[in-house]
Order: sequence, then structure tokens, then C-alpha cells
Amino acid sequence: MEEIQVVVGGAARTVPRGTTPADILGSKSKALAARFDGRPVDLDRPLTGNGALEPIDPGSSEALEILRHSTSHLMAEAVRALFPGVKVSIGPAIETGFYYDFDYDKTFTPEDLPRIEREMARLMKRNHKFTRQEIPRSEAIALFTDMGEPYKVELLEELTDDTVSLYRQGDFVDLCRGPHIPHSGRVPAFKLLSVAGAYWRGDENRRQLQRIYGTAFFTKEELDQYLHFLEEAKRRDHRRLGRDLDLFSIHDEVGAGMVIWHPKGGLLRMLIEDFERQEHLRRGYQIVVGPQILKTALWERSGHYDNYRENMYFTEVDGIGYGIKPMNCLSHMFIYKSRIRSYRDLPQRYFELGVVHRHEKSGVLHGLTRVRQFTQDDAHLLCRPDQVNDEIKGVIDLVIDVMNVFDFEYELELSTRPEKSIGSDEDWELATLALRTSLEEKGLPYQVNEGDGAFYGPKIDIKLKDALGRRWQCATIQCDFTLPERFDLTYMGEDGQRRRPVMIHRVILGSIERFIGVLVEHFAGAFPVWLSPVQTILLTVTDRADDHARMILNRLRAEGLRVEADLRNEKLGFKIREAQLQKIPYMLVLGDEEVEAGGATVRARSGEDLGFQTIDAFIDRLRPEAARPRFG
RNA sequence: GCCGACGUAGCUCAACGGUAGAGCAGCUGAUUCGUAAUCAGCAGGUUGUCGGUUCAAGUCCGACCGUCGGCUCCA
Repeated sequence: MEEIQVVVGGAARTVPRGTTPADILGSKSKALAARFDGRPVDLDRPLTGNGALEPIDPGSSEALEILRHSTSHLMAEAVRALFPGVKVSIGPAIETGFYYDFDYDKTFTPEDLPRIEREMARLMKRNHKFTRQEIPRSEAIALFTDMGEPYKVELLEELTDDTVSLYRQGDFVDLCRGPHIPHSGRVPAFKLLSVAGAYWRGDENRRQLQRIYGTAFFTKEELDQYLHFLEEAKRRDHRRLGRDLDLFSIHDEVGAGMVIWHPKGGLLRMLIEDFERQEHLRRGYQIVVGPQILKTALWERSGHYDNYRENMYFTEVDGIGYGIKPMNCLSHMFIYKSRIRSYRDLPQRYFELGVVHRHEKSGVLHGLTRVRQFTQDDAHLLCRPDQVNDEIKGVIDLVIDVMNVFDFEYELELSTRPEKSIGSDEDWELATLALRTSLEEKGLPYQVNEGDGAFYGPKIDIKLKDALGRRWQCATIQCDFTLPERFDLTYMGEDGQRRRPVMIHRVILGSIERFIGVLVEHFAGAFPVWLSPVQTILLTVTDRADDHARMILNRLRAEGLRVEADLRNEKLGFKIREAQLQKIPYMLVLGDEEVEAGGATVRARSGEDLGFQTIDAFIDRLRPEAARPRFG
């Protein structure tokens, strides 16, 4: 009998060819699958060559992915059993669970989910094995054609391999690369979550299928924890908190995707915007302002008309077409062009809190995070080619500093040329290289998204991570060789020759609206003191403390602190509850004792009792927390 | 834009095709109270809009508007 060498846990073993990982790992192993020579394999997959074997044990992210993938097969089996005639398509594991897309003439409703769950539980009890089978592709095509599964056939027809693998559990067969858990009895905890439409292969021109989302975990506790996380996310939803904290509102009478900022939200914006203005001035930016509408002819020249028209609004003034700006770059180029620039003048850094309008498809609008009018903390840097690298690194530094100020973690992504784009191959290569080099030199890890760039240039996107680990696109740095060309921007070089500057588009927070939405959810509405619309509230126990409260109110206001007083004839517990729900950082309790002692008893938003303090002591405590952050 | 669900008082939600209701919030009054809800009373609505079916529509049908969950797109 032929033998093979398998390395397990550092020790080499010689076993007969065809031995399975399960045989080698032994019956005590908890593994769900294994990794052989780096490739995930089923436990019952006969090994045919030498290699290193590692178990994939529950608890690893890889095991979770396999579990969820197998659960999606189990769900597909249940759906097939309950809804005869349903066509299956694909069902992968995703970050939060899994889904499976079906084509069925009736639509699934949320009420179907418990039924499907029960069927899954029933099927699970049969402990069906997931068995792998390898057959020629042509045979698989014939098989799925006979089964009336056109989506599988389409997938098979696009594969180039000669053999493909099928997985069976019970009566259910699916085209699948695997691996899977040994049998369907090993799904400890799962739940189906929602139904939604999804285009076949993500293409909006193709048939829309019905997607069922679910999730699975190794323990009931982890599942409960995840469901609790969903609850927590709901509790933090900025749309709810935005109303409860009286920050903003959106009305259908006004228009979808149009935000109205209330006084507290307006204040929050002002605090963030002032912080940004100061920080940009400090870093050598100049503050500029451009018009809201610019002639359509200009958008034609810039390429926006050809590439971005469907997202723009147009109007007419005195018979001449105008486009409402969806981006701020055009007027910035006119600032540059307003005089002759020397190589000594560069870089020019124009910063604008620019209000832009974009016609987003109705179905994508969402609270503050997806709107049709928003303010960008936008800047355009015009520099010499030899300055690009330093400029990009400067922007990355700014992004990192700002992310730290707002207490966010972040991830970096490099996006390359999309299909719909303008400019020469050479320029694209150069620009992409410039971004890549800057990232490398900063020593920052990043992920590459092929074809995800803007139509005028490649970009670095910064995805921030909020307190619940969700990722949001905010900052983006885009390199552009095209617009300077189209608008014939030049500078006088050292040698007296006209040269072409490079343009870098960048935002830090991105959209102020979206950023505030994310900020609200990140802090669950409990903003740091410097961003809290109300920093301190004075709570009187009886009206005997009213004069004392008024005196403190004036003192704190004179210090530039944001204070309110609750002098209503209500019980202290009631006032505390309201202040707590408003997430006000400090509550000063004022009763007879405090009037007598000439101070206040301080309660923090955390519930912590900070005891009696004099007003001076309280001001000393609050002042540093209330100050706008500074660097350096 | 597409698929699905939904739209009733400021908010959260009830009401079989047969007189639109509750809690919270609001207003008025009483209560002077010590760390997350004091009590009582009052008021609050063209049931998203428009059209249709019906003796009768919040309820059934259609269109539109909007919201929510996704898809596609994206700051």
C-alpha cells in the first residue's frame, strides 16, 4: 500500500494514502474540518499526498465561516422541502452570518421564517452527513439541468475546471467548493433574520431573487450575544437618538434626504466645523467658498456631465443651463487660475465646508448617513508632481489625528481604476503609484479594491470603525491628473517653463451629516464634553434653591460653558431621569445644603456621585474637558 | 431605481368592512419633594395623498409620496 507523510502538530506521521483527516486527528478531536497544505478540507476527505494537517476547531473564525456556510445549505434544504419548485442559487457565509438566494414565484414573508427554522431543526435531527462528490463539469451541468436549477447551470457553465465538487446532505445537492461540517447535527445555534430582494449576481439588470438572511454560532450564548448586539445597535440608532436628543429632523413635506438641523444639532455641527477650520488653518490650508450652482457647460468640460450626470440636479437661469454642484472642485480650480502661479507658490491647499447636492436613488436614503444634500469638509491640494507624496502623507496624518480626536479606529483601502473613467493609462498608473507609495512609506496596512476608484482618479478610502465594530466610509484621498489638464492649470517652473500641477481631492470627515450620524451611534448619544450641546444642567430640589441656581448659571455661562437650569417644580428623581436621557455629562444638584455651603453636589452622566464641590472647583474640572482638542 | 414590509395624536402602538382608542409627551391644577418617572383633570385626529369598490372604508383595490429591511450605487 502506498504511504504518505502527514505533519500534524509538528510531528511527521506516515499513513496509508487515502487516510482521512478524521482518522489522523482521532475521535477526541473537536475539529469541524481541517486545513491540509493550507487548503480547507472536509474531515472525511481522503488525503492523497504529503502535507501538513491542522484541525479547524470551533472558536476560530474559519470554523465559524464553515459552520455558517453549512447552515445555509441546511436552510436551502428546508426551503426546498417546504416550497416545491423553488430554484436555488448561491448561499455563502458573510461577516455576520449567511444568506441564501432563492427564485420562487411566491414571495417569502417574515412569517415564513419560523416555519423554515422548524423545518431546519427537524432536518438537523436526522444528522445527515455532508458528503462530497467530484464529477465532471459536463455531468454536473446535465444533473442540474435535469433538476431544473438554471442558476446552478449558469454558474457551472462559467467555471473552467474539468471537475467540480457537489455536496449532498439528505436529498439536497448543491454545487459547492466546500468544505462543510461533518453532518447537519452539528449546528448548535442558528436563527433566520430577514428576507430581502437581491439581484442575481448583484446585477440590477438581472432577475431579482429572494434572499433569506440568517446567522449561526457555536453556542446559544454567542447567538444570544449577537441578537443582543442587534438590539444595542437599534438602541443607538442615530435616527431615534436624533429625535430624542432634538438634533435634527427629516420631513417628507420638505423632501427625502434633506436634513433640518435643530438648535442642538446645529450647535454640534458648529463645534465640529470650527474644530476643522482651526485645524486646517494650522496645517497650511486656506479657507475658500464657492457658488452653489455653476454653468452646465463647465460640468461638461470637467467630465462630470458625462460621468456623473445622473446624480446631479440641473436648473436654468436666463435661458442658460446650470448644474447644482455635487462636488466642490470646480470653483477651487478657478481660484488657482485667477493668477499666474510659480513653483514657489505650491502647494496651494483650498479648504471648503462645501454644501453639495447629489441625486441619490430613493431606495438608498438612510437617516443622516445617506442624504441628498450634505456638507463636505472638502479640500483640493494643487502641487508639483514632486510634492504629491508629501501632500498625501500630510493628509494621512491629518486623518489619523482627527480619527484619534473622535475616538475612532480605522482601516485604509486603496481603490484602483474603474471601468467608467477618464484620463490616460499612464496618468492612472502614476497616480495609483503615488497613493500606494505614500501608504507604504507611512507603514500603514491597507487593502486593495480593484476598480473602485473615482472616475477621475484612484483613491485611498478610510473606513472608520465605530463602537459596535461597524465600518463607515468617511475620509477619502483622491489623486487627479485629469482636471488640471481639462482646465489647463499651470505653474511656472524653475526653468521658466509652464508645468502642470497635480490635484488631490480629499475629505476627512467626508460628509458632516454622515459623520454626525456615525458619531451619535458611536457614543450612543453620550458625546464627549467638548461636543455635548448641553454640558451641565442645574437641578434644583425645591424653589428655595432657584436664586442659587441662577447665580451658578451666570457664573458658568460667563466661563463659556454650555449650561441649562431645570427650575421646574418637579421631584429631583424626575429631573435626573430627564437629564440622564438627554445624556448631559454633568448634573449639579442644588438643595438647601448646597445653598448653605455655596456649591453643588455633582452627579456624572455615568451615574457616579462626585460629591460636593465649590463652583470654582467644578469649573476647574470642567474646563479642560470642555475645551476643543488641540494637537502638538 | 428594484424586491418586500409598513404608514392611525408630537412619540410608541390598539381598533372583525359598521360611532377612531391607550400609554408617554403637552396644557391646567394640586404637591416644596435629595440622585432614572408625584397625583388629578383637560385637550389632542380630514387614519400619508389622490382615485376606485361598497348602503358603509383606518380596514378592500389602484396610483403616487414617504419610511423601514435588503440589492445596486455611494460621502
